Amino acid sequence: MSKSLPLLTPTEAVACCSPLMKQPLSEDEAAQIAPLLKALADPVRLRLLSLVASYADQEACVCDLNDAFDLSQPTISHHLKVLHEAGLLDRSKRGVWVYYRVRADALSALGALLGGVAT
Amino acid sequence: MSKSLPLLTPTEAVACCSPLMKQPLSEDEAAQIAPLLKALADPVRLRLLSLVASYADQEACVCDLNDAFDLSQPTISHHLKVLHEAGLLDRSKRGVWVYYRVRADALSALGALLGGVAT
DNA sequence: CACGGATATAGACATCTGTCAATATCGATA
DNA sequence: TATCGATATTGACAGATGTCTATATCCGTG
Repeated sequence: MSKSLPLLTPTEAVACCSPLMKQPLSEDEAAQIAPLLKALADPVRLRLLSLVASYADQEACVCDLNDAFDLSQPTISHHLKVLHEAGLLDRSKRGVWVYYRVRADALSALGALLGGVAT
Repeated sequence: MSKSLPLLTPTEAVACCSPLMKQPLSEDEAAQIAPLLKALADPVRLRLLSLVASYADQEACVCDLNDAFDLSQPTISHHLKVLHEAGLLDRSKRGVWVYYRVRADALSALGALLGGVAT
């Protein structure tokens, strides 16, 4: 951890930047956005995210996700944590089970930033 | 390097996937897309890309890019190479100078994939 | 309250990544 | 062709990352 930036949700972090094609990002803007992309930039996490998104209400139980991969349970837990901490997945515990839900707003804000499409 | 996947441009790699929110990515699809995001997931490369995009014709000379960062010339060269090899920047040499141009199609395809917006 | 199952954390390890200094390459021109 | 300036490559190194095993935590149920 170096100098910390103001705490923003991914949506806020992205929304305050103009689309990539319009105007150079400042150092701070880039520092806000890179971690979001870093969280996405792993094949397992990409599949996790899209798998969660495919469930009803874009919400899935960890118990279902573990079985979909040929990886240990702690590894899946780790990847879910990365996505959660990046603000791309919401977490809610119901009884013994934990559910993760896609932050569609964050994803679409990111998508708009890359694509240059207006939000 | 592990098992190699068929060679696709970023635009092709992304276009053959449905938007993230619609349907889980296959292992191969995720393996195609993750490297694109990995190339983007660095603050310096994000700034480089957006800086190039801000030039006329979305094309910039390396000589201009070097001065915009407090990093060594080889480091900038390295980041440009990463973006180029990911298919996000085109490279062309004119005399002594090298120009990089943004692959807007690749970026907008990626953006559409994340945002779930139809291309 | 003790147990069992669901999930998370800790620690270890190999690999990948970003950076730099040093050096190579390439092309224009004197 | 000798040189110089622009860009790339190489090699080194510290720190980040993905994975595992082992273990901890949390909660419902008997």
